[in-house]
Amino acid sequence: MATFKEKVWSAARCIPRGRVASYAAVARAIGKPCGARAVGNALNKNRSPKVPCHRVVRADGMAGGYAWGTPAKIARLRKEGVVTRKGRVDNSYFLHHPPLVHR
DNA sequence: AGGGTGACCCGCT
DNA sequence: CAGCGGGCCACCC
Repeated sequence: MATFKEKVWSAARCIPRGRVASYAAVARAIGKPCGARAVGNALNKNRSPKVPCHRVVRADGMAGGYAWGTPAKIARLRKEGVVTRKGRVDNSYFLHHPPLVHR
């Protein structure tokens, strides 16, 4: 049985290049609808480049935090083609229903 | 073992 | 439309 943070990382790995998902969406995807905050906590612990933590942003479109600095997060997103307007990620880039990890 | 903390969210002013 | 406040959850002292 995978731990909570492992599930979070797995879910994050499912987010394709050039798209993003909110912390809340990831929380829903792993069956913890109210665990958005915990999701951020878990991502913060991760330090593996295999996990695209930068693709997980806040529900309001703001970048949110990043272990290597929010500006770096935004820069990476931009490199992937994710356009931000007024400091917020366009709604059209969001994966509202992130792919579930298992099965 | 328990409380504090943080990469959040949403409803209400 | 922006700001605030209370709620929620796993993790680490």
